[in-house]
Amino acid sequence: MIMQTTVASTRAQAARYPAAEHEAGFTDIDIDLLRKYVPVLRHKLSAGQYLYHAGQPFQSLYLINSGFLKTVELADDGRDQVTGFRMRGDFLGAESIGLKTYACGAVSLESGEAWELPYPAMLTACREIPELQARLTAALAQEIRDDHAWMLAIGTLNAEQRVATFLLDVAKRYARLGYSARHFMLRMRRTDMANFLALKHETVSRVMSRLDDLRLISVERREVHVLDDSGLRAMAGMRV
Amino acid sequence: MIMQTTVASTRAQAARYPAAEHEAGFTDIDIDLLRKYVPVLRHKLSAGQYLYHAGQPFQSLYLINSGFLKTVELADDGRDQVTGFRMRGDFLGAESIGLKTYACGAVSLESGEAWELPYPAMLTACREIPELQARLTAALAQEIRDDHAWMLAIGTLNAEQRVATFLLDVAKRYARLGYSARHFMLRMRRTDMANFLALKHETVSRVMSRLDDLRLISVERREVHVLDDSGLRAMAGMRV
DNA sequence: CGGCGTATTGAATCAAGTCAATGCGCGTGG
DNA sequence: CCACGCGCATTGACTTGATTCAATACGCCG
Repeated sequence: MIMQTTVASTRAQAARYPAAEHEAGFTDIDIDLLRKYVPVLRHKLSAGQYLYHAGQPFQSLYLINSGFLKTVELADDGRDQVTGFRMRGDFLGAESIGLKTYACGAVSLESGEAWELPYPAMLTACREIPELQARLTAALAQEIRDDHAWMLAIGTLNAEQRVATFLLDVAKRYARLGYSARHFMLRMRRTDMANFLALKHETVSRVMSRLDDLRLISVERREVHVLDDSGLRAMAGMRV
Repeated sequence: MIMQTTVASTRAQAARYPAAEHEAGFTDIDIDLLRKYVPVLRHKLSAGQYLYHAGQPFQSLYLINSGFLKTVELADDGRDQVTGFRMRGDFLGAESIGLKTYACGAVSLESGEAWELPYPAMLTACREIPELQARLTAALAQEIRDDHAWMLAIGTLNAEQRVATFLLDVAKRYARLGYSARHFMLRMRRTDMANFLALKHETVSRVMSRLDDLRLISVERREVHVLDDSGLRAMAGMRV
């Protein structure tokens, strides 16, 4: 099955996929070195489970070892916004650094495993491992850039272009982890995609069907085949 | 005149407005201490001038001493997105940490002054001033949270609510600098507001007129009086 | 096998966009 | 000093892409 990972193969996989130079994550940090300073706590996650809730005391960052999560911003009147999706090698919780409580929630969309990195210990480790501090800062900056890229997409693209852009982004991220960029399983519901893209789920559904009609992709519920990559890029408004 | 500052009064003003605890900026860092490690270069800015362009080599962070700027994300096909507005005490360029070139552009919307902080020197300073590293990290995290808050607004609010939310945010930020939250001058064109809020300038204009009709504010081009703060909050969809 | 959560599709509606005209202010130069 | 011109803002009329409401279908899990 696509994207499936096992706990046993975990270390090997993490080593196999160094992050790209310009988008350095945590995966290219020596985990064994990190362990000397930070007690790494493993957490099994199941679908629908919260890794942390908005409002809960901020204590740790989390490194996703396997699985797939969404981060959700919550307004006091109940409005909510999916602010991103995270997969293996991504880390979570950094947006809440400097606060007493988490600013958003992180929900697992399938079973997986997250490694908890207590923040006070991380601070100590950052002093001992200069590279770690740089990685953490760079990862925060990258998150800002990702957010800005989506603000650009949502502010300037129509529904079809947003969905096309989203699919290409998902494909790219899967490819980075060594999976196929041409055939993958979406891990989230239409509602989650729609919320993230500032659309309604019916619109996403319709657009997906239309991309299918145009033979740019083939869709069967959550299973996606990219049939015409450059066509999809053209629709997304990208320069080839 | 509202918001006007002079170079001479600069230091005193910066000292007068410590950032709120949960949104620590750079203003509460001892600038004189920082100067021991970082050569702070002053830059005068005039309206329309770029502090830095997207694509230009990344070398420095900037601390806004006076004036008002917008940050603009630029797509390769010409689409652009205003990702935020910055004023005194805010800093700029941090989103490009880890890159060879700036990821976005920063444009001054009025005359002002920015202090350039060369990044390599900042890294050194961070090692010598533990507090500085924490501030920088916290400020990056804060920027992520701000972006998420706007993603929430744009994803869940209609045009009227977005504009109301924007005006309240501007008012709050002016108030934090010691200016009136009830009477202020918008520094940006309708087009910039609209772009930031993922609307068209005609829509923003219409909404402003409507808020005026409803006696929530009075608008005269860029001059805004908040007449009914709680009414405006209600319109923004906030809990009182 | 049944039922619930999720996805698809259609038809009607509407909020915001588009196109276009007019108005206002400010800065420049006669 | 005033007239002119240009950039910005406002407003109206019309269009449209996305939403809303509603019905139906699919598929997984218990």
